[in-house]
Amino acid sequence: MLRTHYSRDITPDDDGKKVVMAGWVHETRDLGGITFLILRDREGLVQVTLSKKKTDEKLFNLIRSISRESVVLVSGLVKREGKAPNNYEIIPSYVQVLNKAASPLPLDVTGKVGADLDTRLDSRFMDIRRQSIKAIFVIRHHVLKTIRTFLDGSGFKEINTPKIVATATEGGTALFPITYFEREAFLSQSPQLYKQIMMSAGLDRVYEIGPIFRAEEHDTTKHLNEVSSVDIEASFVTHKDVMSILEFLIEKVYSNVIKSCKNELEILGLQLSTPKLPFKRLSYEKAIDIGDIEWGDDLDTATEKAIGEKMGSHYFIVDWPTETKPYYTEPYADNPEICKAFDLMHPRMELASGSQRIHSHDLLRRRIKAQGLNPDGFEFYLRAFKCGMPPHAGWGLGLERLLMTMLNLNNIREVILFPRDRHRLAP
RNA sequence: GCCCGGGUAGUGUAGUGGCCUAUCAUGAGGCCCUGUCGAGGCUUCGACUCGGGUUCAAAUCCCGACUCGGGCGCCA
Repeated sequence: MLRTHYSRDITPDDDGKKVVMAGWVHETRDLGGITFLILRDREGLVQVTLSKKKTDEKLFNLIRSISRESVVLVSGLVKREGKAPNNYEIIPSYVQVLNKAASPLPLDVTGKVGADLDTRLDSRFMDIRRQSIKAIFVIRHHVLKTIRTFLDGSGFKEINTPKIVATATEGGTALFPITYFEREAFLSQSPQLYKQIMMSAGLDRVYEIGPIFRAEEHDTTKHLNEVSSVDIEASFVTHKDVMSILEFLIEKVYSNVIKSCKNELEILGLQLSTPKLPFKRLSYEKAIDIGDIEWGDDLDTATEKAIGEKMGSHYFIVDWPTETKPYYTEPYADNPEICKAFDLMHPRMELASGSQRIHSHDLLRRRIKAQGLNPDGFEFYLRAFKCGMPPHAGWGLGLERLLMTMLNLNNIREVILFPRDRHRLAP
């Protein structure tokens, strides 16, 4: 291990302590007789101070000449100093350049000059060196950690299902075809079928956090062709039960981010508050009244926006027309025109959708046919329904959308390291 | 895919026919400076996306390509 301390580990009370720090040269300020090197590591900045009189000439000249963003190791003593940022600085005895950075740099890391998103994404490694961008991904980590902890605590087992599949799972969206040896295959659009099969397998409660792929040529700030989906499926429960799991999860994610990411939220200039439970339930029928659309149509952007403004915070849209939802969604027995499906909405956009699933093999087969799909392609799935499939329900939540709405970012590309969209396949 | 708006040094910008051998900031090079914290001062370097056209004259106007952004659609 090269370093002994991160910048955050040191306080003025460490005065006199010998430390080894490692990171990037954020800036150097050469005042002639005194030179400051601002060293940046993952946790923040630390000032390394050299006085011309008191420093070995070789070391002094080395530090003055070192290029920005070079990677260095600094060994020295902590000194309590009121004039320094955070009231301490490092007086170096030894500095090693581990790797020199070329110049000019593709981006400014210090925040003095802006850059377009496109430019930033081309040099994402450099973009993420900026503290506000890094903060987003630290928060993303805490969100994922909270989701896992919460679902574990609610009796869920984490699973992994194939991303290379033979057939579409639910129709609707376009799939990316790939070559699988001598056969055609596709990238998975959803773990839906597999997580349902796990209900028949008796795993009772499962979740998966993984990539899903959509081959749609959309070109918007809230769509990507590869996104992370948080999917759950649970047996012996109703759609109402999984809705309440979902809203508790959202609440937990917000409250944990508020608790664990104070510094990151401050960097982003955000004052988060935890959404109030329970979220409002709005029927599809009432929802279309707010907009201007026909029964049976999906909500367009304008309607989504209008309803969002009226609701003001997270809400569910429930009881959708059966024809608008996938074949595995269970219709109400007393009114099969509508089904036990729900969407979780943030005022800005949809975050999740889920439902009570059909668990009767015969009904499921009929629904597949009714939606114009061929049940032969679903045999591996339908078999699980023949030999003891319990009633079950579940949902899928878009991780990036959760993040972008929580952090009030206007482009979904901001919350994913390397976005895949219609035009971008690298880096 | 449709509609609208862009593309000027490494980065972010100003400039909408001649005043452009193109503005400013940041950066990079050189010099000065012992408490900077967006350090400061002096100085140098570095750019009009590409192809065609109009015109005495094009960064500027027109056409096409490529590309970026916004809105919508597709999609969840």
